[in-house]
This record gives sequence, structure tokens and C-alpha cells, in this order.
Amino acid sequence: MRMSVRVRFAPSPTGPLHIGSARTALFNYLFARHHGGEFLLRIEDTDRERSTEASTKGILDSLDWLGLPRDGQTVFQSTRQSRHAEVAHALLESGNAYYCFCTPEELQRERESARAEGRVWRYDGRWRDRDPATAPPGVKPVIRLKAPREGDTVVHDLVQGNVRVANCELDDMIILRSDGVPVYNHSVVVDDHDMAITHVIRGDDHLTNTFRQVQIYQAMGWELPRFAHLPLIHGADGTKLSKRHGAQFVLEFDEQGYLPEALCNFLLRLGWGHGDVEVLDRDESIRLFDLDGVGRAPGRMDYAKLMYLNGVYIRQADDERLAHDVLQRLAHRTDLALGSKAAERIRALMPALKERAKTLAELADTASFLARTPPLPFEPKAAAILTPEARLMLRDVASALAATDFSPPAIDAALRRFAETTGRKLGQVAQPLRAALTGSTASPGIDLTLAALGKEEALARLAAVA
RNA sequence: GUCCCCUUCGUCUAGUGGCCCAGGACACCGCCCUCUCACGGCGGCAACACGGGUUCGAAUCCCGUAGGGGACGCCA
Repeated sequence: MRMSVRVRFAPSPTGPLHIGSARTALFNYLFARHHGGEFLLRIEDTDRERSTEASTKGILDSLDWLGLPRDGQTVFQSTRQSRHAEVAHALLESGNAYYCFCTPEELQRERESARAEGRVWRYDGRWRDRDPATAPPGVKPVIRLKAPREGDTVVHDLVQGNVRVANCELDDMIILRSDGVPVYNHSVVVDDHDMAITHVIRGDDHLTNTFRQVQIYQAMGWELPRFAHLPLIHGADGTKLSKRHGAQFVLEFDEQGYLPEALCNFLLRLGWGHGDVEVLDRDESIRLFDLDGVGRAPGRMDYAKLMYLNGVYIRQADDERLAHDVLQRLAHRTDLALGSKAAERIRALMPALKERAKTLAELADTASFLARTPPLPFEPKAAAILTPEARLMLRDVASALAATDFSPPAIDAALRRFAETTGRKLGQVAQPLRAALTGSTASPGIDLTLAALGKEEALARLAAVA
């Protein structure tokens, strides 16, 4: 019988959801859906010092924004500490773990002097076989795993291949702290086992932890999950992604006007490939995604490519959705008159507006002229176009326009006729018009722009400059 | 320092011994379309890290070297 796939995303709530974590979540989600399995969320909040509820909420919000719904209840690791301790004691009883009475200070000292002499330091297992009765008084012990000292530990990684390390390189790890709180590497194993996780898909930074985790599975006689370690995401210069590289948290991308589907598409293609496919929607991603397409080298963040994809998705997006977002982004602007008329104009011009925007922020910006009242602020280039001659011409254009029903085809016909009869090129008419109407030198087609403004507003704007 | 991993155009990748003097996408540069800006179309620039093997034949297999990354906590 084949067990159905069960994966989990396990962030620690110590800050906003990072773009790298978002990709890990995405890959887990796609893998689960592709195989008809389940995608669970576990919040690893055992570090009480650094974990915050605000971070947990931020993670949930980020996952929702990305469109990654979870199956089942969210597991909070902190609620499972007694279970973790129970397993640690079971290991103690089966002889696979032991009490160690070394103090943190003692170990710290040894580590430092080893480092100073350029030696590698590992815990030597001095309490492995020592009688706890000989323990110094007043020292609360930790529990350490009695790890094998001979042979190798091997991880059969679905992405990285078979990775092997000699057991003599690994020391006896602490699984339960002296205060009874379990250690991460131990909690993870117990939780993954209890949650019946079949595939552990996580960042590459956990690969070396995996050896120690495997030792716990083996000591407990538990079946191993399959592991898949995803390469990390770096900044454009190949170093660890940080603030100076640009946005790095999921909700920052939201603020900057990226669509979740664009970010997901970008993240998927960073470190995963399937022939020549570049643009994949969610259904297609689920259909094609599998671990064998994941590369092994770390990827670099490429904001230009993200922006390109964002443009693709904006063009495909529903007009109403975009208009709604634009209105929200414009809501705080005090220089605009955001009434129902403005909203109507923005809706009307959205099909043309979205053709030329790469982000929602840019979309809002290019739509903002529709929500102004004359006199408009003019960009320098636009002001330069509005020469006295141009303004004079605009009077005649206005009366030609006034005679139409203000539908785009009628406007287009009237403008072409005007240009022809006055011996001008269409551009010589359209550009001054655009400047007067929008305050800018770039906008959607002049016929669409005029129609979206409506006859009354358009003529008022022309009158204001003529 | 020790251990582990990685290495195809600037970036993401296709490529699993002959189909590759290496394909696609983004970026960049030209041209076309055109009332502006975008979109779109056409074209261009540009890579198998290096050195040794194995083989009739290597981007693909093996070994070194170099560079990059990650892990080495009573953090997660």
C-alpha cells in the first residue's frame, strides 16, 4: 500500500515571512497538491524569547496572500513539549540517551580554547557511560543522544542525492535542555513522526541537521520520511539575501504592488525548471511540479524578471480586481478627488491602463490623473508641449470633439479629420491633447483616454489650458 | 579551521555520451508596428569555472584545482 503524501511547512515565528521561506512553503504546497496529499502548517515557537504572536499572524497573512491554504489544524510546537520530553526519556530508558552534567560554561570554555588553537571541538561523550551518582552536586543535567560512533549516517535526499557523513564527525547532541525544554533538532523529529509526515521539504540550511535527526529516528526505531533540501535564495550578488538587495519579505512585495500569482510563478521558476515553460498559473504549476525538477545550486533574486512576470499577470488580471486595488492605493492621496466619477473613469480605462503597468503601484500612479480636478499639475515635458500655438489649436480641437458622442471610434474619427483638414499629423494633435488632459506625455490611446474622462470633464480640462 | 553541498549566457534555466561550434526566458542593444507609453513581432550580443583523464566521441562519466554557499549553540 502506498502512503499518501503529507508534508508540512514549519516556520519559526521570529519575524516576517521571508521570500526564501515562501518558496519552501510553495514547493511543499505544490508537491502535496500534485500528489493529492496534504499540506500542513507547524509553527516552531519553542524559542519563547524570540517568538511573537505578531510574527505568527504575519506568517498566516503571508500564506493567505500567496494563496497557500493549509490542511488540518496548525500545530504549535510549544504545546508539544511534554511529548518531546517523553520521547527523550524513552530514549534514556532504552539506553540510547544519557544524562550529561557538563555546564554550559564548561563547554563554552572548551569550545573557545579549541578554536583559539585551531582545533575542531566536539563533545567527547564523557558522561556516556559514567554513573550519574558521580555527578557534581547542584548541576541540572541535559539529556544527550548516544549516537553511533562507527560507520556512516546517510541521507537519501530527493534533491541533493545521497549525502553521507562519518559518524565520528558527529558528537552526542543534546535533545533535552537542563530546564527540560527540548531542543529543535529533537522536536522536529518527534513532530514530523507524530504528524505522519512523509516528505520533509525544507531549506538547504537544514541538510547537516538532518544527519543528527536521522540518528534520532534510528534510535527510536521510527521509519524515516523522505527528505528534500531546497537550495537557498541569494541576492543579486550571490551573497545572503538582505535588506540592501531589495524586498525580501512577502508582504513587502504586496506593498510594492506585486501580484501573488506573479511572485509564486517567479519563485517556482527560481530553482525549478520543466523544459521551456516560463509562465505557469497555479493549476499548471500543480500539474507539472515535482521534486525531480528542482535544481541543486542556490538561485539569485532577479527583480527584473519578477517585474516582467508581474506585468504578464497584471495584463491577465480581472479589471474589477485591479480597479479595486488601485482605488485602495489611491485612497490616502490628498491631492486627488476620489469620488464615484473618478472610480468610474478608472474602471473604464483599466483595460488600457493595465497593458502598460509593471506593478500595481505603477498602475495606481498612471491612473491618478483620472481622479484630478483642473488645473492639473504638468510634468515638465508636458508643459513644454503646451505652447501658445498648441493651446490655440486645442480650442478648435475641443469644438470638433464637442460635436461627437464621445465614443472612442467617434473621437478617433474626429481627431483624424481635424488633423487632415488642418494639415497636421495625428501626433501633432494627440500629444498636446494628452498633455492637457493628463499632465503627462504618456497615457493610453488618446481616444480611450478622452472617452474615459467623459465629455464634460475632458472639455473642462481643455478649457483650463486654452 | 572541520564537515557537507554547489558550479551551462549578467540572471533563471533546457540539456542525463553523438540530435549542441549548446536551446528558451528575463535584462541589454537594434529594427518593425505606432497619436505617446506600453504590448506585440523580427534580429543581435552573450555560457558549458579551470586542469587532467575515460571514450571513436563529453556540457553530459571519473579525478584533482579554484571559486561560491551551508552547517558546526542548553537558536530555530
